[in-house]
Amino acid sequence: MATPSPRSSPKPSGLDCRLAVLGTDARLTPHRREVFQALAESNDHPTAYDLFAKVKERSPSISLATVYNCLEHLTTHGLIRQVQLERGQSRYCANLHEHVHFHCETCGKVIDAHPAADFDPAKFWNLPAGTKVTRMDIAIHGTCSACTDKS
Amino acid sequence: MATPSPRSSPKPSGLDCRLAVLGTDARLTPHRREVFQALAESNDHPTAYDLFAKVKERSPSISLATVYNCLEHLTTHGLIRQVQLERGQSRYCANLHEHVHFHCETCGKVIDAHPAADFDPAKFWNLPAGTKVTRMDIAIHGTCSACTDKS
DNA sequence: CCATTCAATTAGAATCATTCCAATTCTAAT
DNA sequence: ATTAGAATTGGAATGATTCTAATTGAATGG
Repeated sequence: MATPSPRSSPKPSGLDCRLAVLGTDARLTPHRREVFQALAESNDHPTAYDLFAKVKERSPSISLATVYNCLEHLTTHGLIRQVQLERGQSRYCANLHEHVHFHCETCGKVIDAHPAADFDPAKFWNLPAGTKVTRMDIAIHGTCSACTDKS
Repeated sequence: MATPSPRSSPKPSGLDCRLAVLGTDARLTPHRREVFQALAESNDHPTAYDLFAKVKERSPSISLATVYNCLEHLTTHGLIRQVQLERGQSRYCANLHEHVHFHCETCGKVIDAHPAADFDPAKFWNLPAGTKVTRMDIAIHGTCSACTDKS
């Protein structure tokens, strides 16, 4: 459905801008809003548990299961990205601009790196004809400059 | 150590070519050899459990823990790659040529795609100065041509 | 304004993949 | 043969995520 849901979220606010722009039918309930906000405020790439801890400060009653539900909802509605940098915990990212993740294997830090203006990834890989690309996950592993300096 | 280990594997065979070429000090014990061979023979991207099932046919006594140990050993010695396409199970890949993984979200199939000859990924992303890159994981998600045709 | 309905939320159990651990086995050199 | 060290084992433990069933809450129709 492209029409707005009959049951809209309680209080439209600044965060709904993204909703409106994207034209999704995602409903931003208070919890979803808080999870989204917590993610948007972090420039590291938090795990579900990190976000749980952060949201809990404001809403002590929230459960980890709800955080997972919210993240799932936000991800499938394209409001956030889920990133899988290594085995184990997934990480989340509110930066929807096309970017890649640099992961420092020494300190664990994750840095967003943006592609040069003329970057057109599709033309560099010889995908079979008829293949449709919906998204790309590009993870670059190495050592960040701070860790390189230390060693 | 660059010198060969004092304790070499029992029977040098064709598989050791890779070892020799790569100049690693990995020891290919029978189990490690079998796990490697099972992986090298598959063109899908098997999980640890897939490989466990396959190796079990020849060596019924092998345990899943050993398969994990072998995969860990082979990965850290650069003989195979571990790929993380989505949440959950890791997949493994014996193709060491520079390539990206195309993952069909409909049928789950994973296809290796090789970059065009002039592809130089490093220059497309503006990584901070001093950053050292050791490896890149590039996963492209979408729909393969077979699944596109069906719909 | 109250009842109904449906989704959101919850806690805790269950599952799944992976890792850890302690005991055993194997290999190669002494 | 004996020893030392690594490989292997099974099973327990862990950690992340998902499932389930019950509860809550909001908006709509009566």
